[in-house]
Amino acid sequence: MSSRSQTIADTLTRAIIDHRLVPGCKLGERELAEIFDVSRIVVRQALIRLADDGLAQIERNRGAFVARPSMQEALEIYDALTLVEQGVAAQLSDRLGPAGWAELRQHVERQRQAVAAGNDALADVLGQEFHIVFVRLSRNKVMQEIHAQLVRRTTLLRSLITADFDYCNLLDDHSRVVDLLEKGRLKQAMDLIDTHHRTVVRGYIMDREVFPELTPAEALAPYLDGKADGPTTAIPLRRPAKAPGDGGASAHVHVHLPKIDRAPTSRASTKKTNRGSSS
Amino acid sequence: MSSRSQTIADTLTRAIIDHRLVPGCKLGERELAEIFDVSRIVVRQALIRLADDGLAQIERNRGAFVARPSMQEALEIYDALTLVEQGVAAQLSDRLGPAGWAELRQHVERQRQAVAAGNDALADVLGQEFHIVFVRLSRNKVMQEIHAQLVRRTTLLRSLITADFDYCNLLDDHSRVVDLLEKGRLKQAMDLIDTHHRTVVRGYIMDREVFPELTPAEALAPYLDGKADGPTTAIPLRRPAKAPGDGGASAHVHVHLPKIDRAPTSRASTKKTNRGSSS
DNA sequence: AACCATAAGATTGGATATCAATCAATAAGT
DNA sequence: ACTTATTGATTGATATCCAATCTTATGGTT
Repeated sequence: MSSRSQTIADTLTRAIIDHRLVPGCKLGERELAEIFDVSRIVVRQALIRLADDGLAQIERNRGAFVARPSMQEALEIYDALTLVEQGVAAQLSDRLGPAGWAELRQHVERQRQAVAAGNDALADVLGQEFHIVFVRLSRNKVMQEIHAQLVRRTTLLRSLITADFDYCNLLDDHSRVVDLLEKGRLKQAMDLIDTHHRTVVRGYIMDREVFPELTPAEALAPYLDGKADGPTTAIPLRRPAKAPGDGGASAHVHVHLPKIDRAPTSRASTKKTNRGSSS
Repeated sequence: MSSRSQTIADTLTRAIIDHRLVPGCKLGERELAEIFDVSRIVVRQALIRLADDGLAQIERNRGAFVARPSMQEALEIYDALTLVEQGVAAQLSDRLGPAGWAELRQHVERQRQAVAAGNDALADVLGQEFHIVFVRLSRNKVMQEIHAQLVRRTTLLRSLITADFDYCNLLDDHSRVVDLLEKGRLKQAMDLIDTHHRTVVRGYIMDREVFPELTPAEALAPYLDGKADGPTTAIPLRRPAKAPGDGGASAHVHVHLPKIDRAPTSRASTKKTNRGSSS
């Protein structure tokens, strides 16, 4: 069993990529220490791990917050992700055996079935997983870890932005990438990977504000009771339908925001489907 | 000023990539706490950062050690490094302006002068730096950090292996890569990057044992006195000339070694020049 | 002498209490 | 209304203490 701070870091990571902890959310040491029933020191170590992973931001004497990547950083993350996946694609087109291609096709098929069944949540998860499986086939653990970190950061981004693209066009990209690669059309596959990510990031509209709907205690509760398995209640992507002044349980939640001259209703409208991540 | 644990992590990182702390070296909490004159907790936080970076390995209830990557991991690190630099090369061949090419050429020229002057140490440093500069021109901070971490890990590898290649063939690689890229011959440039790293890693012969020549206290002393600037006394790559039983100041240094059935003189002989890293 | 089991010592992982420095927010004064 | 001072809260860090675990030394057994 690994150290407790690692466990806590994993739980926080999970909560962040599940969009239960949103960017800007304060991660107070004392608060988390109470939630996890550990000392502040263990929490601090966990927060250091999160910060190293790019998911949290620690400001001296101010504390830790869920990271709020800038649009620039978002572009860089997707750029790096594209670079890595293109490189892996080039490797796989040379080295991957039939079993590997079969695994990829099987995965695509599972996602297709989920889409057909209207199970958007499962399709989302499978869509995420495809990229992980893809890189795992490179059999390079170092690369896998780098890639997984990038994927986590893109997932974080998704709770910071307003999805604004027609995601239907992206559904078949995975399948097409596999097809192209297996046929040896590496260049086209790499272009498709690039387009895939560009389409996603172009549709992003960074919101200046994110309204937390859960306190850390509420957000983390599902992960705490005994079994470490995640909750089935992932928070779907959505924007608050009403103005900030909505009362309710989250009225006392504090979000760390830089001083912005904020227009009263500056948020962009969500034009199209907001569900469904980039896959 | 950033936190003290970050400062200590930076210092330890520096000591490791300077080969003053060698793989397997025990990083005792109490010992480091005394050296840096901080509490054990700060040291622990620094060690967590190092472990996240792949430079240290923390074993539960056993403590932290400078990482001893396996040959497999070494191959993976170089594989990932190749992938990243090839990707960056592809980006630069499209996007880099004249100023960028000039910067690269200027850097190559500086290294050439250092070689001509017989300043192997400086040439080594510049050779390392070339890769950093190369990736910095991508203007992607996320990618830079990923790449810098990989470079640190290759530097760590170099204190674990016996260089066994004719490094003269590698001296012009940087220049040739710049030439090829500027001329738009991307494919050849990428192949050269691949060959460059393959040549390096193929020459590696993992030693089963590394004999520390410095205690942590001795290794870290130069970094401590006031100025944070590194020492000018980088430890050059070399193998002990004699059998393990050489007495001296380091007789009491403990190195973490897995239980190996070790042949008395199982080390490979260093055939050619041992100085000069992979650049 | 070799071998196994136990006991002692040392080290890590963690908890708690405490203190100084800094930030945020309030209260007071002009 | 605006600026300043005080107060409170939080973080960064230390010291001390304790339990769990690993390593080593010890001692008995064959």
